[in-house]
Amino acid sequence: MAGTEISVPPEQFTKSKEPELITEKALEEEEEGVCRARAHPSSEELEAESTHGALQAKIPGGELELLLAIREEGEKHILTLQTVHLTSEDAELQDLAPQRQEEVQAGSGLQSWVWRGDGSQQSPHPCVTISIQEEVYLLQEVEVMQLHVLEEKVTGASEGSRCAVSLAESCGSIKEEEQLLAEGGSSEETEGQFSLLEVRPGDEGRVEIVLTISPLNIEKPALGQAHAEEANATESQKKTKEVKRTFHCDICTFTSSRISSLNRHMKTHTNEKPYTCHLCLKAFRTVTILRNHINTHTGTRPYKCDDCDMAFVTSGERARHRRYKHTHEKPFKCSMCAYASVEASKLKRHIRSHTGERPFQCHLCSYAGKDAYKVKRHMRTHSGERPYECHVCHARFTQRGTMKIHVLQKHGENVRKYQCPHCDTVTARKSDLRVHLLKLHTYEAAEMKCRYCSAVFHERYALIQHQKTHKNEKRFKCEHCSYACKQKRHMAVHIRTHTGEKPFACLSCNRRFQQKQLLNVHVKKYHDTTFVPTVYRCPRCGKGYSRLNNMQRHLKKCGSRREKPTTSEKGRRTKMRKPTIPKEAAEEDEAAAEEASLVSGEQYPGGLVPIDFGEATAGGEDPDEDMTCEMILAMMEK
DNA sequence: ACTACTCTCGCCCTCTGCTGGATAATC
DNA sequence: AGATTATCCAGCAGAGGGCGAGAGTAGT
Repeated sequence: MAGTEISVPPEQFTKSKEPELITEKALEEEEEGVCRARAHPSSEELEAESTHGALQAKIPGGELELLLAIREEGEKHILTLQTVHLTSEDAELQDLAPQRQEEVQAGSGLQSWVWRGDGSQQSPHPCVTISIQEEVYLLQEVEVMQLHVLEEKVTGASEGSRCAVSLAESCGSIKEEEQLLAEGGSSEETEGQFSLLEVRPGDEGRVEIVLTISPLNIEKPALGQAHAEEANATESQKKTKEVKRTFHCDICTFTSSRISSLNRHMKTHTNEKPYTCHLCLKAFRTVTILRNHINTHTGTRPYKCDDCDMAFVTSGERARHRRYKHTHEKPFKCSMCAYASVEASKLKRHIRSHTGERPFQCHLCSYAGKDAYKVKRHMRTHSGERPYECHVCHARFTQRGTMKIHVLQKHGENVRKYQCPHCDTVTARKSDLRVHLLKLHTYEAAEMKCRYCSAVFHERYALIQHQKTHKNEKRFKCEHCSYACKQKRHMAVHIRTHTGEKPFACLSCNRRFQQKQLLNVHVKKYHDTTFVPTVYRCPRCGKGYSRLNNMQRHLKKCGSRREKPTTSEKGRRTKMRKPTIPKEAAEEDEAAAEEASLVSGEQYPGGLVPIDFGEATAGGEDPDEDMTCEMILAMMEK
């Protein structure tokens, strides 16, 4: 049969994920000197005790059950593992050999074990998993994360995964020890890793194994000294030793079946780096690393990609490159979304976007990033660093991407634009188009009224477009005549021609005018001593007139044919208007009307003078809508 | 001990989207 | 002239791709 694994769902190992809890509990009890026997509890009791430092796990849908409790006897911590119990309903067991099934059903499912941990706080991560692999049941200390992996492998456990292989290998020694257990013997690991005291039948056909966790006052070997497990005392233990040795690092959790591996590993704790690069004097632990390093100096990249020009120092780099660029094989798949990645680290990073975990904290503010680079990039906001410079205008930027967009949009050609699908608006950035759509093309539940009419809209863009249609129409119509204009103030002036109202009075002589412009002209002529009136002179005889039309009439009588105006004069004429005054104004005050033609004291070619709009032009209004011009033209039309 | 291999961490990159200040256009 | 609004633009962060290189593993 193919290897079958059943792993305990990690959520059922809550206690095992809190190793401090168990250990502290044990310590606490030790301090109290109270021995709480948990060696032979009933299932119910154990279940209840699981909240007090014992550990219990069940396989959903089946009867696989693991109970683990810790108690103290003197200086010893007793770890009790109480059997695994499986029923035939468990689908995962369908492939088991009949004999094994019987055994399982008989409740003797706990076939082997490995427990490691000294019971002190220096072993902070004891947790237990159980699997079925080639008819061997295994309890092994694993990391919480591994538990999760193991659980995932339940569904596809038939394939020999890496994890499964390692477990199976571990089972070799376990089987041997299992035999010892069956004989009722005991083995004891030195250095306080673990000890086996006894195996005895439990209730209801279960097997109970009692392990002793050694005293806390374990004497640690000196730093850097390899620590190999060795059985001692009993022959059975020696027998176990002959089967397989495990070499443990005393500084970390590293274990290996080979002393050479452990010795090599120990160098990682000593910073011993005997291999030095002759080019940069950098030191390395192994000659292989040094050789790869030297290749980076020499540019030696022996592993060339078959599909492109890339070459790499190691075959692993090439293989990874091919996954990224050519095969697109992504073995690491997210269980929560469709994301898959080439590398496990990428999946790990991706998972943080689901969990919200931010392990990388900025030491200057509350920001925390999901990876180290985010924090590094973020630090520029504190330092003010702007490493990226525009090669054209030398503007500096905090991120390369920002600089690239700047160069593209400020100095680039054929820059891509983003066209709004609903109007003519074009934006340089997609994000700005989004803002545009949000502000102008989003449906608003509240009605938006036109300021000029009763029309209502639910989209801001439609409202604006509609209001523009009001812009050029002469919305203000005179009640007394056909006059119409665009601006309300123009209409107010016009209305005076019907009412006869003259609101502008001369302070010097009390004469009154309908328009301020007329008052200004009056003041200049009669009350301003510095005022020099415009004189229209006949180009033939030089005779001067205060009014243009009078001079033109004279010109005809003068007998001379009038010269054609020059091109430059034509141009000027298009820009200048005759200083015509409204007919109504001329009628009300002939003198003022004549004076209006003499606004400026300067002489202009062709007898033209610029219009003095006075205050009428103030305010920056559109010249086409200027009050005086429009009024004058309208009045002349009349 | 050597070697090939995998795993893992870290770095840098691009692309993307959001935000808010500056500026221009409009009223 | 001032208020309002639309657009421009840089700053900033999220997410993910790709690679360099050291550490660890296992076969010979």
